[in-house]
Parts: sequence; C-alpha cells; structure tokens
Amino acid sequence: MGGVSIIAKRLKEARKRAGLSQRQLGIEAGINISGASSRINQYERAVHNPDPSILKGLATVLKAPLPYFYCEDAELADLILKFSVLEVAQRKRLIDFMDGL
Amino acid sequence: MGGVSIIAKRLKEARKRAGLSQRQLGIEAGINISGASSRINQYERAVHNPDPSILKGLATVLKAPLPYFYCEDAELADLILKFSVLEVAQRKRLIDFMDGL
DNA sequence: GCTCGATACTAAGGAAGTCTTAGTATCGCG
DNA sequence: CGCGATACTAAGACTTCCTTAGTATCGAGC
Repeated sequence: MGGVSIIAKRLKEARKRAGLSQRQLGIEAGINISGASSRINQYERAVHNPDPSILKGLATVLKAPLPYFYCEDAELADLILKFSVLEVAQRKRLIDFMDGL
Repeated sequence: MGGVSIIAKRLKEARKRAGLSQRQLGIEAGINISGASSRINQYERAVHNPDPSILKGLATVLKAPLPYFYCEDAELADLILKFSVLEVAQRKRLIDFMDGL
C-alpha cells in the first residue's frame, strides 16, 4: 500500500527528531491532555488529518515550518528545513544564487 | 484584519496568475461541476478549508507545489515556487550552495 | 519470564466540520 | 438597460474529526 499521507510521515519524522512521545508533543502543542496521545497517534497513522491551525502548533513545537509537513519531495523538504534556520543575510544570498541559475 | 487563512490567500494568488475563474479551476481539478464555483469560493474566503488531497488537485492545475499553499513567509513561498521549476542539476547546485552557507 | 510504567494504538459515538444545492449579488460589456 | 459570466452566500445533508475509554506493546529492573 502506497503511503500513509505525507503529513503522517513528516510528523513522525519530526517528532522522532525532537525526541518527544506522541503524548508529550500533543500536550506541548496545547492539545487537551486527555486526548493528546490518541490524536497525535491518529495523525501519524493518517486515521485523521490535522487541519493547518492544529498542525501549526505542532510545527512550532517541532521547530519546523508548516509547509514542511506537506512536502512529498525529499529535496524540497530538506531545502525548507534548512532555509528556516538561516539568518536573514544568508537567506538573501541563497535567493540571489537561485535567481542566477 | 488580519487574515484570511494563508491557504485562501495563496489560492487566490495562484488562480489569478493562471487566469482562471473559480468555477474553471474547480472543474479542471476534478470537482463536481455543480459545486465547483461555490467550493472554490468558500476556500478562497476561508469559509471552509480544503484538505490536502483536494488542494493537491488544485495545485496541479495551478502548477504550484502543494507546500506553497501553506507558506506564510513570502520569501519561502518564492523559494518553493522557483525551486519547483528548476532542472535536477540546478536543484543539486542550489542545495550544495545552501549546505556551504 | 514477570511486573510495572510508559508509550503506542484502536473503536465508537458525540461534536464539528465540509459539500451540495439553490439561489442572490455584482461585474463587464454591448 | 439587459444579458451572461463570475462571485458569493445560507442551510441542511453529509463526512470527518475529537473525546473517551480501553487494549496492546515495549523496555527496564528484578
């Protein structure tokens, strides 16, 4: 079977990177404590899809930009993650470089 | 007032660029003809939020990557759009450049 | 290999959202 | 103005998510 949704995959990926449990992630993102574990689990298994406003909170905890979670292409996902930690001046240089390609 | 959701904004932006009506966009993306106009309108006004699977269809018609529609940061939005039209070799060069920053 | 706590996972109904339908408002132009 | 195309809206049918309660699985220590 092809794939769980891309959100599910990226979410799990980012949560592991952050070293959090499903429950911890949910709580830190402001989800009601009693449903936190179940909801994050449902998201990671693509039983349900978090809407952008929820995912934004998770993204903040996981220190990744929201668009990252919708990225099927691995290269683009990588680009987005790395871009998000660049300084303003470095971003400018990167964009200038790209415009010159 | 602050803002309609970022999806709404980017959707309208991209549809205008493509020169399509709300109805046309919906139909080309495979939405049932009788509800196409109303649904795209609801998305652009953030009355309702399209889920990723629907938005993917719209993204294809509008020739933009899915993550673009979730991008609040204008620079990152621009980066994503431009990256999506690069050749494989150019993408590689861009990523190498970024890794060296 | 047993126990215990933590973590992962699941079913099901109530709660909250979307989609469809039908229709009104507005715009552009002859 | 009159007409077609486009934009927009309300509301009920319909679909999906969120909460609750509970089971399964894993790992560490004994």
